[in-house]
This record gives sequence, structure tokens and C-alpha cells, in this order.
Amino acid sequence: RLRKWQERIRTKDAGERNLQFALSEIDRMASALGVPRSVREVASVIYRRALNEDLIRGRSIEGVSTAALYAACRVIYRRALNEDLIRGRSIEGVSTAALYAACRQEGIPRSLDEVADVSRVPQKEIGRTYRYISQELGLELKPVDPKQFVPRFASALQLSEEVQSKATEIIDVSAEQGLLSGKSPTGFAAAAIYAASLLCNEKKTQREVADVAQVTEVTIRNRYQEQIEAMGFR
Amino acid sequence: MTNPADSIEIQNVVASTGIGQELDLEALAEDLPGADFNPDNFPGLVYRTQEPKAAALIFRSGKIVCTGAKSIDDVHEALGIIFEKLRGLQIPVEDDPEITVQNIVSSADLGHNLNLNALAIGLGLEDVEYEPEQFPGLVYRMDEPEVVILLFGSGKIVITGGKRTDDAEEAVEEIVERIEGLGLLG
DNA sequence: AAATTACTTTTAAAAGC
DNA sequence: GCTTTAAAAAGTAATTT
Repeated sequence: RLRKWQERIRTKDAGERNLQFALSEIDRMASALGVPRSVREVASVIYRRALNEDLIRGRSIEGVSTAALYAACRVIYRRALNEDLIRGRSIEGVSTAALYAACRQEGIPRSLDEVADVSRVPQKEIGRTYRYISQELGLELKPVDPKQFVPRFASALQLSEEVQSKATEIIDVSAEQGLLSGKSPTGFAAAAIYAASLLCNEKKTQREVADVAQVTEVTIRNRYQEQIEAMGFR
Repeated sequence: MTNPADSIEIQNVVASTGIGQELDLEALAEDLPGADFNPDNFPGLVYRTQEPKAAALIFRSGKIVCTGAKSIDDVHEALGIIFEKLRGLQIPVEDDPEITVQNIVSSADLGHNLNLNALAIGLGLEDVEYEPEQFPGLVYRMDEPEVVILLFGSGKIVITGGKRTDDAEEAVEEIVERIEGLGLLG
């Protein structure tokens, strides 16, 4: 009976640790991404819900970057595994996916690429975990709107409000004509910003825009051509 | 006015069977020209037939998976070739092993461009996965028939997960009906 | 800058880690 | 969950010419 009691304490300890770790990870990544505190709280709420519904199962720790934190993560993972609490799923993967979901829910999305840059988990697992918790928690998030990337990308490029509203207009018009289906929201936004910068005489090169949006120049070129045509230019 | 169901083409059929006899894959790999066997990577031996074109995974238990065939007839033909090859190697093979179709992958064309954003919301976000940042297709899980449909902006679609030839046809009729009901088909 | 190759998604079975 | 097989869809990306 005493052993059972001790086990319970240990279990509770590990759970607390995991939660603390998950929350500190969310905070660390959110800081690195420049995400406002209000959104960090949403990410925390999503993580807690995932925990409550026992969704942290069946995923393995795969992300490796800093050796020390990875080691700490493994210790926690092993403990949780021994206590039959986590059974597989990675805290980091769920933390990162929760942050990605929170940003989307709050209308200030980060691309999976951007989130992966500050996470210790590979992009592929983040996407997979996101789809999993999104489905299980019934988040029902609408597809990412390319327009939501405009303010952040444009400001990183030091472009004016005028360029931003022009880019937004280009996105609206070309999406209206059915050009958005199946296209990457970041690539679509990047092309519109590039086009708007030309139209407003605040030209940025395709490379500059591509770097900020983390897409290739080829993608910008392809989307740009379609959008210009949709706008009736060319 | 062409019927989308008429555009259905079977692209791949996956089936399983067994010869009811344990196999020494090491020896089989030696005797079967063109066989690929890397037990460190995967427990099955890979053998490809040219006509009809298909790939078979042969396991130690004697169970076989056939994939890549373009029709159910081709699956039977390809497996028939493999059965004969094994018999030629003095390996006893049941008279006509039962062949079970496990999955049929088909493609089709709805004939109109699709607004995937509107479709994701219209079909119901709970049954839909549409993440254009990761994949350009919208993934729709249909209940009846129980298949998964990938829908693309071009109107081209992929139907997979079905076990009967009729599943694809029923699925196309059903998805066309649903999309039309939403007023989202051309 | 165009062409090629390759990877993303879904599905199913097999034996074993 | 992973490993392997094949196939389509269309977008994106990395190489090669």
C-alpha cells in the first residue's frame, strides 16, 4: 500500500514536471517567435486540454538540438513512461503543435517552417501532431488566410502601409478568382507583397521577400505571374 | 456533360494471399532472378513482374502482398506468374490460393475547378483535412462508402481505401452530389 | 531560367522491432 | 509508431543542364 502511495506521488511529480516543461517550452519558443503573451496563454490552454484528454500518447521524442535539453527531455520522458503516464507521445511535439495551433487560432499564424526553426522537433512531426491534436480536440481551424502573413512579412521588409493594403487587395482579388486553391499561404502572401512593392515603387527583390517568407524565388515568380494576370495587369 | 464517374481510372490495386507453405527467403533470393531481399531493412522479399507490371512482397510465412497492378485481373495474373515461378522451384503452392483485395486506388476528374477553402468549410471541418502549406489536396473521409478522397483545385480527385471496384463509382457520385448541394461545383 | 528528380498526402497488407 | 511496395493528384524544393 505504501508503494502504491509513493508511486502516486512520483506519478504526480512527473506529471507536474512534464507540464512545467511543456509550458516553459511553449514560452521559450513563443519568445523566439515574438508571439504576444496573450497568444502564449492560448497555447498553454491547448496543451492542458491535450493533457487532460490523454492525447500525449504514441509519439516519440525525435527532435534533437541542444544536447542538454534533449537529455532533460529524455529523463522526463523515461520517467513518465515508467509511470505509465505518457506512453510515447513527445511533450515537445505536443507543445510545439499547441503553439502552432494557438497562433492560427489567434489569427497571427506562423508557418510550420518558422515554428520548426525554434522547436527541437522536426517539421514533419509538428505537422502530424498538429493534425492529431486538432482533430482530437475538435479545434476546427479554418485554412490559414495568406493575408494574415502580410503585416508581419511587410514590416520585416520595412514596407509601408500602402504596400500592405495593396498586397491585401492582390490576395483578395486573386483568391476570388480561384487562384488560392492548393497553394501555400506563405508563397501566396510573399508573391502579393513582392507585386505590391513593385506597384508602390518600394521594390524589394524576390530574394529578399523569399528569405522573409521562407519560400523559394521560383514559388514567388510562379504565384506573381498568376496574380498579376488576375489583377488585370501585364 | 460528361459524367465524372466515366472518368474513373484504377491506378493501383493492393491484394494479399498466401501459398500455405513456409519459405526460406535466403534461398529464394538466390533462385529468383531479380529478387530484392534485405532482411535488415524489411522482412519481406521484393519481386517484380513485368507483364502485368506489379510488385510482390513475399514473406517467410508464405504470405504475399501484391501491389502496383492496374486491375484486379492483373493482380490475379501477376500472382499466378509468381505461383508458377515458385512451383518451378519445387516449392509446393496450394492449387488456387485465396486472393483478397485490400485496397483500390483510383483517380477521376470532376470536370470543374474547385474552391478548396469553401469546400473545407462546406463539407465540414470535422471530416476534412486541408493544409495547403503541407499538401495541395483536401483530404475528405467519406462514411459510405468508407473511402478517403483527395480533392484538388483542378477538380481532379483520388479515391483510396476502398476494397470493391464499385466503391470508387459510389464515392464519385456521392462527392459530386455533396459538392453540387453546396453549390460549389462550377 | 527551364528541365529533372524527389519529396509532401492518402490507403492496405505483410513480420518484426 | 517504424521499416517496404505502388499509384494518382499538384505544389514546392533542390539539382542539373
